[in-house]
Amino acid sequence: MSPRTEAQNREIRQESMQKIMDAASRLIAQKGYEATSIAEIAREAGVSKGLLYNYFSSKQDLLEKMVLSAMSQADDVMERLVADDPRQTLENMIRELFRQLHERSEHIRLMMELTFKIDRFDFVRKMASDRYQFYIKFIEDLFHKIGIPDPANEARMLAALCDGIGVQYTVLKGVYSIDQLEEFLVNKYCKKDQQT
Amino acid sequence: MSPRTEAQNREIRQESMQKIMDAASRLIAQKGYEATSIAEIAREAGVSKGLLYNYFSSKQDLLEKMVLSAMSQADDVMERLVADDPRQTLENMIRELFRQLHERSEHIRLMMELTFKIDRFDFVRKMASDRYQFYIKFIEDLFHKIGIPDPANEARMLAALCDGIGVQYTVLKGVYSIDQLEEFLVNKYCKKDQQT
Amino acid sequence: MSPRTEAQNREIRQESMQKIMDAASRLIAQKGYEATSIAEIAREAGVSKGLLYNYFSSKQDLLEKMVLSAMSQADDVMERLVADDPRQTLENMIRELFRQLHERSEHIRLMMELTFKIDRFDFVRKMASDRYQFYIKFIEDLFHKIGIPDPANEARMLAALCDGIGVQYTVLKGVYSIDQLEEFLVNKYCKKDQQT
Amino acid sequence: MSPRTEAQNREIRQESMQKIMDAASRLIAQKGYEATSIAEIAREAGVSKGLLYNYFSSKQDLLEKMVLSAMSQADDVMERLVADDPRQTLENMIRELFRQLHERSEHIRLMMELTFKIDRFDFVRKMASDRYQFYIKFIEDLFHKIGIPDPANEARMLAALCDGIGVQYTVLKGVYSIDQLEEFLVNKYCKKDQQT
DNA sequence: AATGAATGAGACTTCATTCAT
DNA sequence: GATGAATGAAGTCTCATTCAT
Repeated sequence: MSPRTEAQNREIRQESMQKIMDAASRLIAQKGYEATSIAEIAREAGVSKGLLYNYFSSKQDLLEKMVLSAMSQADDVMERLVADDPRQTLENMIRELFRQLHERSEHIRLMMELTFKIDRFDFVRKMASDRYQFYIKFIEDLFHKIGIPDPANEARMLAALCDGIGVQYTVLKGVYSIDQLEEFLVNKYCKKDQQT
Repeated sequence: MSPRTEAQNREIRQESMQKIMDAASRLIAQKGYEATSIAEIAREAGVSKGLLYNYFSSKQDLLEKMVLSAMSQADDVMERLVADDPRQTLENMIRELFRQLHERSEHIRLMMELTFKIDRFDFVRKMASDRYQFYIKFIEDLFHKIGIPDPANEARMLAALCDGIGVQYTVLKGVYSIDQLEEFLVNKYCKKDQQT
Repeated sequence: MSPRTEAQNREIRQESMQKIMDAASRLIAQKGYEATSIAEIAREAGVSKGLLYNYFSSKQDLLEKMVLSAMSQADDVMERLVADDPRQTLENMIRELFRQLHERSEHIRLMMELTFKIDRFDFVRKMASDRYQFYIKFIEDLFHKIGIPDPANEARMLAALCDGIGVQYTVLKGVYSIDQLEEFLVNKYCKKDQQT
Repeated sequence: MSPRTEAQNREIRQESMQKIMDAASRLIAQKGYEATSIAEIAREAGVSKGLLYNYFSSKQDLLEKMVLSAMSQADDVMERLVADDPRQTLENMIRELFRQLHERSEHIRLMMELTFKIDRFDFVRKMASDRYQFYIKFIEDLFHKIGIPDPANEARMLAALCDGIGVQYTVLKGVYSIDQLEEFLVNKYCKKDQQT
């Protein structure tokens, strides 16, 4: 066999890492971080435990890299939501939240799981804190542009509201009709003639 | 010497159980359920592991009894908040939420931790689901009496908002000024001349 | 209250000890020595753990006293079986074995359980060994009187046979018809015109 | 370096499992199932506790696999004992029993130990019951061919006898001369001019 | 005589991690 | 790059035993 080229190796690495992170996402979202074992993740990913440790130096390192990756993906999504009209941006954001609740509820579940590891893993603390502040600031700007009074508090409220909907959807799944809420929010926050 | 009376024993047991549950609350709120070991709880409570198992048949049973106890306490608090004027009731509830965030943030932390054990422990699922629905209905009634339009969705929003504030306070603790938010909410929801 | 007399105390002690030993017999026969806890025995006997330790210095001590008591009872039974005619004595012994299998199979079960503790408890080893030899010798004498050739080996065979029937009855309980075997043995060993 | 081949791994696993089962056999035969700890078995086998759990999912599973293996070995031995002449088959069986008592008394001890776990472990109940009935039937056939009257009861007697000799050998080890008994039994059951 | 709260050693089991191949 | 056998620390839980009352 001829040795693999550098590029081939890189690609193989990328693929394996992604497989592992996807498997970990699924399992951790379902069962929680502690209840998910490395052995299980490796099995679900279809690789050996040894290989997993080639890519991730520890279980925590895997978690860190997963969070980074998830954040980066979230940023990509965010960028696409920004429109010229701040009201439209807001609507896009709200509709995206509900889309994710519908289509990737497990992903939301994972983020919640992680949020509450905040006191155990410093990297989560820093990252989550930064992002929360960033998003709140971002919404505040939108509100400011729209001309809503007290945009700072309104922004914190909307951010909290989104989180809370995530929590309640997770808890009440099945009894919690999201669709009405989506229209309600869009009407409330994004229509010209409405005032919060 | 004669053995202890039944009443004496009951008191001793009560005390020990409470010591254990308090210790468990502190630790689980701080580090999470899985990361808190029985040995640690016993040490923090100042009792032996064996005694813990005299009162709680398993780690999960301890959690269950803690939840039951917390729920019962929460019910007691709730009852005291109800006033003749629905606006006043709402204000009491909101102020109580913030008081707890201030004074018993660890307790909030614990409830959050538990909420996300929902897929692991059936007893949490049932209990949490029932309570969520009860509180949402309760708020809906208040809104209805006050005459707010679309009280159903407004209630779900307020409930989510409260949860979300809990989450964000937990995450942003220290950077998150609660006091402004409290007045903001009271003004928004409980003053006669305000409309959501 | 007037203090109890010495005699009353002795009687109370006797009674309590017997209750405990009976409870222990039932449970150990059912579940085995290791699987039966002191707490269970005390509960079944209707006394406290503390009292149990007043009478028996340890779990092993309880077992020892139970064995002693069982042996003593067995001796009493044996005495009543001896008849003038050695053939009749043999028949009595065989019929007694089957009566016990029928009516006190749990007792047989307990003895089996104990027999196999022989390598862990020295007192069992010594006692069991002595008794086995005594009974074998006793049967040998009977065979000798009856005039059966090679009574030594025949006695060892009959003794083994009785043990084996106990084992098989325990194992095959429900599929193992004892009654035919009883007549078969009586015919074989105790009738004048029969020869082993 | 390339990973081990599947065949290499299989062999490594086989070896480790065998080491563990052998160690467990020795210890359980000596001290009993409950009194033998997993830690001890691992130490005796020269492996870690963890490895033991790679191969056996629990202490009971280890016992089950040991029983299965022992049964399978016993079957192999049985097959070799069958001869054309039923008397010869009987003699082979009896001589094999005594050979095992001499050379593998620990193995007999283990089987006894297991037999009395019958009420604790369902798999033992089924397996033991089936085998007992099979062997009794097998002996009955031999007796029938030889022309012994009442072969059914005689078979049950011989089977019980074998068990009983096992028990007594275990109990009286050292004081129990087996050799005479062997010749005695062979003479009694397998010689043409003898009648039971 | 009698109770049962309390202890702590030790049992079984899980799992992140290492390393020879 | 890839495997999985092997380890051992740590976790949950049980239970014989002690002792203040």
